[in-house]
Amino acid sequence: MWLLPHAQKQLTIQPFHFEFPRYKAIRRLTGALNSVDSPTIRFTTNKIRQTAINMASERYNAREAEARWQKTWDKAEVFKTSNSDQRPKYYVLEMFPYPSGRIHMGHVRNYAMGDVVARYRRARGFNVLHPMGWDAFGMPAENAAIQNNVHPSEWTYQNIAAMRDQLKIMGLSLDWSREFATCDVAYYKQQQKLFVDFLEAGLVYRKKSKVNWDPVDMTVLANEQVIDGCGWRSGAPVEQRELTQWFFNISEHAPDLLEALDGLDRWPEKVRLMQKNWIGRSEGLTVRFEFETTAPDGSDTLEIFTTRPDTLFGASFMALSPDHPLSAAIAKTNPDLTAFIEECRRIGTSVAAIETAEKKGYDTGLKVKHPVNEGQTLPVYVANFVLMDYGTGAIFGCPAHDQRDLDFANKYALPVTPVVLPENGDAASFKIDQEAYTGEGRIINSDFLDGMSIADAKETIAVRLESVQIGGSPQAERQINYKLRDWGISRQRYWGCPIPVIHCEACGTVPVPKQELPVELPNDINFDKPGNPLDRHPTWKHCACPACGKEATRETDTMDTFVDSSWYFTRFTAPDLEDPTDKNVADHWLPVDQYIGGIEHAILHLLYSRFFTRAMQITGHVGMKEPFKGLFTQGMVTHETYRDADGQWITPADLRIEEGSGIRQAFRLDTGAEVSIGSIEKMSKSKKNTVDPTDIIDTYGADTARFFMLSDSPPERDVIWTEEGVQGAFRFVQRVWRLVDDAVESMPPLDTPQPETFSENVLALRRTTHKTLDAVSNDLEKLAFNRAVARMYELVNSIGKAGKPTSDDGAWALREAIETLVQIMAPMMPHLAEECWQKLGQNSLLATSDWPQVEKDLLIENTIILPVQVNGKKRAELSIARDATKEQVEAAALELEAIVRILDGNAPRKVIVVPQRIVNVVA
RNA sequence: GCGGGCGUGGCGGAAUUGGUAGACGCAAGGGACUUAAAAUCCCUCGGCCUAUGGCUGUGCGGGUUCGAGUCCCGCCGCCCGCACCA
Repeated sequence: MWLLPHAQKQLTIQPFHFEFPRYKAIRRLTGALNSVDSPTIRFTTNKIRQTAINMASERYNAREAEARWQKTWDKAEVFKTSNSDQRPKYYVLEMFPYPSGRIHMGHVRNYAMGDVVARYRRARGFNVLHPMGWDAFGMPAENAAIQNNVHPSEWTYQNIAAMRDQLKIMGLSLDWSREFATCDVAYYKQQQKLFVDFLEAGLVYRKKSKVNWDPVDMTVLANEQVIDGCGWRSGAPVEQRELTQWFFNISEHAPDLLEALDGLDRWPEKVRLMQKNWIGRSEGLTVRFEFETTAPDGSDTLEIFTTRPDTLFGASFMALSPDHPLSAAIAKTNPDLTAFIEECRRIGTSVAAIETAEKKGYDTGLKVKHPVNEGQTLPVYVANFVLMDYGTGAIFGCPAHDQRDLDFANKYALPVTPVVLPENGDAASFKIDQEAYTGEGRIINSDFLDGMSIADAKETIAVRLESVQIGGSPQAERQINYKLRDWGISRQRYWGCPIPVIHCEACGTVPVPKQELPVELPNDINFDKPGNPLDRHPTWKHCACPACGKEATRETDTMDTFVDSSWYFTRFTAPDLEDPTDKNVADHWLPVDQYIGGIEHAILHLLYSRFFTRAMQITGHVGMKEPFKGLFTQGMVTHETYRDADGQWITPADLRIEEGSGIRQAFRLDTGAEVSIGSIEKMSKSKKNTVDPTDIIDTYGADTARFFMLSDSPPERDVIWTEEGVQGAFRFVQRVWRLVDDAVESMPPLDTPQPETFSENVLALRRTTHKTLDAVSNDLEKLAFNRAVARMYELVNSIGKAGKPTSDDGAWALREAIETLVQIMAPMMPHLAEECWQKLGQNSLLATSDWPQVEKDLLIENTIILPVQVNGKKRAELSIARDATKEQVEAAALELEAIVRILDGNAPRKVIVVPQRIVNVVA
């Protein structure tokens, strides 16, 4: 039986409380006494020894050692990074945390990985920048303010203090001197300067747009905060409102943001693909259809966008978005249409609504002429499935080859004419009923397009329509459309960066002059009413117009918090500067060489940052457009879930697990009642399957927690947090400690020169050492932490198997092996490594030491073992000189007893020798 | 619906990218030490068989190859992202 950490702490003595030397003395004594042949003495010594072991004092005292080394590093300022350093630079960054109150295991995993990279690169001779900060603006602080009557600022800074302490006990090699929070006035002041620059450069603009409006909380909600059409907090039905909002013109950069993805070759393919889909490029044609009679809004043509102009002959109707200007114009004099449009808006565009909503339309009575099919007219509908913000907000419907159009046509009894015939299809009998055909084929029923492929038909119809003039311009134009829309950054909230703009009746929108920045958030606010406290503050928004001096009002919206996180990595390069950046310094450090974070930011944060860096380049703040050269997305931390008989979630700390003969059962600690063990899920507060990092570090130490997070699971995949796994890591920590402790006695002094020769078995240990070093180096380069961990286990096993040295060269090789082990484990378990390093007699700090050198000669064996196959099945092994010729290998293989037996006197048909790999005998 | 990924022991996962499948860890079983427990150390651990050997085995079915977990074709299953995008 084992107990989960919380319970364990209550029931057992902490292993770290006892001093090592005391135990060592006892062990020496009992060792001597044990040799005496007397049952009484043996019994007594056993008692003494047990007591000593029970004191657990043999163990490495992580708690004491970790605090000590953290202090040492701190004092020596070994992680403080200078901007003027001759060594090559390396910028490693983990996505900065939101200060919610406590760190969670996801943070531990993220920062453990980043720290390994930082420490490894440092040892490899790079000048490493590894900073930390806080993504500190946002709604939770306001919610806390409302619920607990605490100022958002106070709540946030308290959380930051608590979380900083938690991070510090992890022993991360961070340059804390560069720390800042995005809610620091000094930071958002610079962000406001950037905003003003962007405004002048035309990168920001203001327009009316539809937003989700919560009428109870009186605020805009993000799409994610609208649940089943209601506000997530208030529960009130969300309204669609037209509000004037600030936008970044990210969509103008869509082509570049898309193309540049190809150059991000150190990004996960998956993330690049997600961004590609999000940007959503499609090539097509805008086509203008002539109305039979002029439309109510005075227009003579209706412009649509299509990617399938090849199906034009299959058109049977036109459809407008309910938000199309023409829809509104017709609705003015048409109450039925007004009602229909209202209904469409009510249903909204939530996921649930889209899945269940029927395709519906309203026939406006208008008709357009078919552009190429002489004499055909098409009815114009307003349809609920047409989006205003894509293409032109109007489409032509081709029911045979588009499922939505088919559903619509079936409902309103519109004609369905197939114009693409599948290969091997029969034109006479090909009918479309309930399922549209969207595949490849030959064009039919399409006059001059008949018989063409889809691609040829697209080109032909485009050329034809481009040559037709309507009202002085071509009827059709080729166009590239993007799904990416401009980034609306206005938030009707207090806890965000104020948008530095003043509204003046005479002068319009005037940016706050840079010398008057920052526009600071007022402190005297209250949350007793819903809505934006900035808006109802008695004095804050009233000011003089910077242009004319007359009375004016401040913008009371604040910026989306994604703006804050779109350039923090740049600010780290010069965190105290009185300008947003020092361009030279920023250009020195950027792009970030290795960025590490969760996949959940694959689109928003990473796309916004890419845009923002471009904007900063345009306004002269940085010299590049891509901020992150290498990106790594780590997996989540998961844990078993537990529920009691009532279905209540139970947290792991409140129960104990019993295990035996393959049966695992969980019981509540308080009542003893059995609890059912459920599926493995992402650690979350709602399922209570979280484990507190501080508990783990208290019990096992930071090195154990870090090491476990990096073991077993590949870093990009989810890792399952298990108590057994942590204990495995803890055992390894202790094992290394014992190994070093035992070995020190049989080691030569520090600067003993390397022996001239080594005996064969000593050489074997040296080979293992250098092979491990080589492999771990490669694994760390590729962030394959789990593989590196396995290699370290192997080396420890090998050193253990080698046993105590019996010769000088053996002793020397032992020191080499152990020093190497300590050095390669240092990035993962820095405290233990320093402790061992010191124990080995080293005076330097391992944190500032160089990575050991691989002796390439030792990677090559003189004698190798080749597997020998017969017909692809391994039958024997052949030990042979590495540089043996193919002929020699073949001859030796055929002489092997096992091979001779199998061949049974017959000559092999063929022998394949792959040098230094394998031998395959074809019988 | 569209796009992408993944299927290897009881479990997490290795496998030099076509060359000894199961490294390393976890769990389990056995043993040593101990009055006992804990800790530690040693052994076993894909399956089957007539067991110092042999057969079989990487989701299923085929193919290419001297040789396939890896490549190709066709299925099955799971996971993720996007989604009324014309």
